[in-house]
Amino acid sequence: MTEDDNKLVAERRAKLAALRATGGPAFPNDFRRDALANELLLGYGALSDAALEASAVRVKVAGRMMLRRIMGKASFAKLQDSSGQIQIFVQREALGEQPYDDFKGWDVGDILGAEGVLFRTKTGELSVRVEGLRLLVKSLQPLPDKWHGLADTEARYRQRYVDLIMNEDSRAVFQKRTALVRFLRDMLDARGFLEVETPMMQPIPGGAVARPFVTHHNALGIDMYLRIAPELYLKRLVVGGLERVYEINRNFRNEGLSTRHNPEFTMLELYQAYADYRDLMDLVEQMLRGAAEAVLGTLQFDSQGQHHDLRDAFERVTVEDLILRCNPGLERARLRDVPYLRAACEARGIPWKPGDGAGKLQIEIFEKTGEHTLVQPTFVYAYPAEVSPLSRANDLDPFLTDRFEFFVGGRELANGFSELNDAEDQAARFRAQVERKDAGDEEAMFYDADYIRALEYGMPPTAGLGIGIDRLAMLLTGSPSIRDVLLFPQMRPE
RNA sequence: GGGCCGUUAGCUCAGCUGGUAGAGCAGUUGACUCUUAAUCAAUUGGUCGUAGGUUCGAUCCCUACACGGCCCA
Repeated sequence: MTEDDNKLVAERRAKLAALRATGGPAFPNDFRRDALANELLLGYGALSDAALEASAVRVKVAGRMMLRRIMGKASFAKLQDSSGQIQIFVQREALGEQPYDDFKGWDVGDILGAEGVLFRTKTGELSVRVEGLRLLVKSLQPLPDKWHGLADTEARYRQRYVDLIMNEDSRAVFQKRTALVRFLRDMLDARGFLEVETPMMQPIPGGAVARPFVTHHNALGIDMYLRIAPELYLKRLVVGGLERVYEINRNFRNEGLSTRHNPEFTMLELYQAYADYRDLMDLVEQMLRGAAEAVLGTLQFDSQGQHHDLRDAFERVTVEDLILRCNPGLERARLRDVPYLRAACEARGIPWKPGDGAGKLQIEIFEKTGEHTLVQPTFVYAYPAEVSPLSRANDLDPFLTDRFEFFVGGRELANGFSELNDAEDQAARFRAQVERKDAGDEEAMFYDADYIRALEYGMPPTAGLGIGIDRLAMLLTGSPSIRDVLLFPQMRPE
């Protein structure tokens, strides 16, 4: 017994000690169930009492005891398994005096195996009339309040196992998340995409603008980086002739925590040869509709107090048009004029840095004044080249790239573009990033010589897309925080 | 990084102007063979986040820190 045991735990330890003293296995693993709670409710819940009586269905169920009501020589209890809960009816007459007394000493939270016949109680609830009952696992820790459950957010994140036991809503969120990922895989597989796995540990982190985590490889004697994106590896595969590839996996970014950011998060990245960013906008639109249909069974839903109807076509608007829409005082003709944009930033309390060009300043203004207004699904496209070092420049307007970001509920959900496959242009943009890095920008990119070499072999015209799976799961489950859709969100150590 | 709010029994929460802490559930004991947050009776359980300070006296006021939440950057 440890010193931090409270009285409740001590009592349960004493019960376990008594159980061990009887000589049998305290944690038996020879009980085999043959039914799940929800299967029984669905399969027999609608049968009439007479039909149920006549068929005398024998079942073995197992699960955690979530409720217990003892009324002298008979008791009711609720067993919870992965499918749901079913009531059992325990009678001393049917079980025998000693086993019934044993049962009365068990606790809510213990895991039981029960065998008996299905019947319906006087109040109409399908239940198991127990003929045999075993304690399979003695639980030592008391569960939270049976009615209020576990409400404390910190405890829900730190002890997710308790949250999952107590909160059906929480279980549903993670089931939906899994349904979402399964849908995305099915959809892409059906379109001829190949799912691949590329390095998580990279000697040169690339594919995004972010600070990486650094670790060290002892045998090689080099620092390595946890990837901030798989992008450059996936595009190497396109060079290699894998013309449609995707990866759904973790990225790591050494940044702060918030309701929208976790240091490790899940991204879907995909690349499709002989396609451009417009094709991918179409793909995202179909993907979001399909995901809502697969996860929620509808295209109309509420999330975070906002109603979404995905039947409507998603709006498409350029960065500059959106800036003008949200800042009526600005003039289109001067939107690429650095002094003008600096003044516009200052008038809005937006900080800027001396090295920022017109493209970067535009994006600062867009993020502060426009992003939060994008509640309904919206594609914002024509991003400045300055902030898009991996995107293909626009053929008509070299200030811009063929790139979009996708927003719902005021949050960025996806980022896609026609890929830059001109090796010499890419090398020049890497050099520009290195200059920023040398000037002290820790988020600027490294020069990846092997990636340039790969492009020199020739990458087919390609479009690529990244979707934040966590944020998409937040949207579809109505979760206000990324922590609600991560089983084990990052927390400061206790 | 900044601002605001929170931290009291295993859980959910009260606690007035500073006078050494309460409820419900859970637990324990007893009653009860159809309950639905079962009911009834009795009862155990607290370093009031941590460390200082003010005070005759601090859960309460002040300071710092820790952890969490929300908003901002």
